[in-house]
Amino acid sequence: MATNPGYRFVIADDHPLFRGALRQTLEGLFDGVVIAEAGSLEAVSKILEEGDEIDLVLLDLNMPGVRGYSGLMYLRAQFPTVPVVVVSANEDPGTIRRCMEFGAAGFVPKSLGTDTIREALSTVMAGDLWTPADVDLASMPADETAKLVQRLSTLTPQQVRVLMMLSEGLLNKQIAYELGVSEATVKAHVSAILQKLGVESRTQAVIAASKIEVGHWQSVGV
Amino acid sequence: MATNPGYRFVIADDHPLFRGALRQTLEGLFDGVVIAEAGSLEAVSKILEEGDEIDLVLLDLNMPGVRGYSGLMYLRAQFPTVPVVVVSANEDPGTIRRCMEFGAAGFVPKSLGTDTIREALSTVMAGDLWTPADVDLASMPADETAKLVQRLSTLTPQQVRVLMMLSEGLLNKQIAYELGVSEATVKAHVSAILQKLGVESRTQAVIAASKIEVGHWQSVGV
DNA sequence: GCAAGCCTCCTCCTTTCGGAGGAGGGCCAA
DNA sequence: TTGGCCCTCCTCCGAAAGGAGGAGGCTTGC
Repeated sequence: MATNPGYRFVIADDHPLFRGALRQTLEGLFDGVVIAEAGSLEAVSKILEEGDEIDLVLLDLNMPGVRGYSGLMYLRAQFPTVPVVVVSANEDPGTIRRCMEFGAAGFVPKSLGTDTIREALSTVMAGDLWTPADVDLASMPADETAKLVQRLSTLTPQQVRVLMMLSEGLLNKQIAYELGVSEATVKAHVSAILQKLGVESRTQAVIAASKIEVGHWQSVGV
Repeated sequence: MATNPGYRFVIADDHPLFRGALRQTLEGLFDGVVIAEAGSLEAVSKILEEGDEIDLVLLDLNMPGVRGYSGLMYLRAQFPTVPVVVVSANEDPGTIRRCMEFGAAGFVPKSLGTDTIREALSTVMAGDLWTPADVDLASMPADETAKLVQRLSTLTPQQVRVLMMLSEGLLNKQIAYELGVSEATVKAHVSAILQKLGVESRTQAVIAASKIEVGHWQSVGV
C-alpha cells in the first residue's frame, strides 16, 4: 500500500534461509527498501560503522558468539541512534520485557503475519515502541535480574565492550591491546564497571553478565 | 512382583508434587523401600553425609541454585560410591550423554512408564548403567565441550567444591574460610584446577564451568 | 560559552593471584 | 607394605588486580 522510500534495514540473523524470507517480506512491504544482511554481530557492527545511515536493525536474539541479550546490549551501547527491533521465535513475555529494557525499539515474534510485521516496523520507524498486543509490559516486574539489567544499561559504550572482553576471560593487558588504549584506561573502565554493577571483582562482573545473557533460557529449558 | 527389601532412596527434585508422585511409584515398585526427599542440593548433601548408606539418588537436573550439570558433578565428586540416576523431562540424546559422562548411573525421562522405571532402577541397583533404549551413546561424540567435560571429571572432590565457589565469585580468602582450610591450600587447589581445565585465570575457569552448566540449554532454546 | 559526560592517561598504594617447589599425613589398593 | 592419590600447608616471587585521586581533551546539549 503505502510507499516508504529509501529505508535502509539490516537483517541480523545467523540463518540464511530466514534472512531471505525476511528480506522478501520487507521488500514486499516497503518500496525501495535497501536491505543488508549480517550473519554475525561483527558483520552488523561493520555495516553500522560504515556510516550508511541505517534506519533499522532487525536482530535475532540467537546469534553465533552472542549469548542472549549481549548482542542487543552491545548494539544499543555502540550505536544508540540506530533503532533495533528484536526478531525471535521466542515470545515469552519475560523475554520481550527484557529486550525492551535493553533498549529495543520493538519485538517481533517470528510467527507474526506480514500485516502485523508491517504495522510493527511502521510504528518503530515513526519513532515509537512496538510490542505484541497481548503482552502486558507493566506486569511481571522486578525479578532478581531486573536491577542488574538496569545497572547494565548505565554502562557506557566502551564499558560494554570492556565487560564483554572480561566475559571472554581476557586480562586488562589484553583488553588494552585489543582496544588500542593503555592498561590504565582499561583499569579505569573496569573499576567503573565494578561500581556500576555493584560487585567487587572482575570474576563477579563476569558472573553477573552471564546471568543476564543466558539466565532467561534456564527458566524455560528442561 | 519381586521384593527388594530395605532399599534407601533419595528423591532430589525441587517440585514437591513430582517428588510425591515419584515416591508413590517407587513404593509401589519396591517393597520396604525407604525414601528421603530433598528439595535442594544442600538437602541431598546433608542426607548423604549422615551416613545412612543411601543406595540411590534420583536427581532432577533442574534444581534451584544448581545450574545444569553442576549438581550431578558435585554429588559424583563428593559421594563417588552413591549411584545417581538423573530424572529429567528432557530426553535429548546430548543431555543424556553428558549426564552419563558426568558419572550418572542412569537416565530416566520423566515420561517413562512404571515398568520401564522399574527396569531402569533394577539395572542400576545391580550395578549396571541404564539409559533409554533408543539412545545411541556411541554416536554424536566430541563437540567443543566434550573435552571440557572430560577435564572437569578429573577434578578431585575438594577441587569441585572450590571450583563451584570460584563460580560464586568468592576470593581465595573467603573460600578458605568456608572450607575451614588455609588460603595456601585454596591456592593450591585453584592452581590445580587451572591446570586441569587448561586455563590461565580463575575468571576463565568460571567461564569454562558456566559453559558446561548451562551451555547445553542454549543450543536447545530459541 | 559552559556544564556534563565520556574517554583517555597518570601516580601511588595495597591486595590478590598464580607459579614453582617442597613437604608431611592419611587412606586405599596392588 | 609400598606406591599413589588426596588434602593439607609452607615459602618465595612476580604479575595482575583494584582503589583513590587527579587531569586533559573531546563532544553534546543547554
